[in-house]
Amino acid sequence: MNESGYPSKIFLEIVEKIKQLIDENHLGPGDKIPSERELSDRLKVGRSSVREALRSLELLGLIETKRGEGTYICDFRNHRLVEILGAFVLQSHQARTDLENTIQLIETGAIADLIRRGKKLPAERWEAEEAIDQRLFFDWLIKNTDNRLLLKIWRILTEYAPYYHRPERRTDKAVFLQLLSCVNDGDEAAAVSVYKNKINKCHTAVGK
Amino acid sequence: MNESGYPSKIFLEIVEKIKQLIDENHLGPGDKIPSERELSDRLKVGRSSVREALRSLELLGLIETKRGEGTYICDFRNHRLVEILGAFVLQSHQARTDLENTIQLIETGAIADLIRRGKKLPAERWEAEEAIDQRLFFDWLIKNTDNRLLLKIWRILTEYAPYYHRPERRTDKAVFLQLLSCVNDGDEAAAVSVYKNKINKCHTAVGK
DNA sequence: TCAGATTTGTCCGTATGTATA
DNA sequence: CTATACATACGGACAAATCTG
Repeated sequence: MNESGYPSKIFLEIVEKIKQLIDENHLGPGDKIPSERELSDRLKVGRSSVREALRSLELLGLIETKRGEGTYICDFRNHRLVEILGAFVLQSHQARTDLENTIQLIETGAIADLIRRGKKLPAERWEAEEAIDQRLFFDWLIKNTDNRLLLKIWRILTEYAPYYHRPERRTDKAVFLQLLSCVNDGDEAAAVSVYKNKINKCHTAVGK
Repeated sequence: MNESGYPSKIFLEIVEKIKQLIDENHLGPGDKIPSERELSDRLKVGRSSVREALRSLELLGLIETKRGEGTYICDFRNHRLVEILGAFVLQSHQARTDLENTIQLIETGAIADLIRRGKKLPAERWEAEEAIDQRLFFDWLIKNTDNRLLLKIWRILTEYAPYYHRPERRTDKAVFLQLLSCVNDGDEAAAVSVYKNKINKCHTAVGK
């Protein structure tokens, strides 16, 4: 059933065709793609096969289907690969220490990245707060790196980290403000030190 | 159609159910999952909906279906993901820079982690080599952190990075040995400097 | 070798909910 | 309100591949 290309499955070919269609017509987020029946007719395949292809892309967050309306292209940056993969890869047997170390690595990496790029972080938002939730804080901090992929990965990892699921687990406002101050001063060593010694002190022993 | 949970779409619920099924029965790569008709009966949904769910997972490379045999759980080394997301997501320039920055962050993070834990990296393996492949080198380096999750994430990410897919892209043995020497001396600043300036020089401008 | 059962692959028909003109 | 277009979901039918006895 396959002369040269790999995809001997109809629905994979349809995925390819849809990709081509998006390419050739320069379609972007929000644009509508042909209806299931039209694709079915144009490509000479059954509607079920078209649906299988569309569903696959929908699960990935690449398209969005609305009943009674049609199928639309999503912003590809909102793809759900990390979430899906996380759900299947991370599920159970994941070593806690690996998880915590990785989260820690991302957080320190994000801090370093912000500093090296000279990005300033306004502290106003947190000064008003009485108690600061660590997860909210780092979500905001990593969001400031403008790296959505990194943010996605961090979010899915912290989903699975029990450490981050205790309610109100950290409230010491001063430490966070100190961290921000180091970042804004461009002092990477100090920032990492504050992070290691004050914020995630309990984790530093884990590595060994 | 939706009492409490979000997924008001049947095929998404089926994806969830399949995930649960894998979890609860401790199924792993190579194991078989129930046939489409059995799932259809057990979950009280149409076979078409089951197929939509299975296809979505198949596109992701999480399962594999063989005509006349059945459906099996895959190992995640099957890279169908690369082609799919590579084609869609990486069309965006922002997505590419996010990817490169994230890989870079993990690599520098791994280096820092090794140094902080005082881990020594034997250079013998690489001294014998004439040309060093960067991907193999960092695979080995990250493996030395003993963080398998981090390694897994890094591997998936580099699968997507075109940067890592040029054959024999980097051959300067001296630079890698210099990096190892810094790591073994425990000089984090020097190690990061070597990494940034010598190995991934072309990427440092990307952040801004 | 052969026959029958099982399973996926593909398509079709039908009914229904929803949005739009 | 009606008609049309679209997605949602179900189930039937047959083909093709595989396995079993």
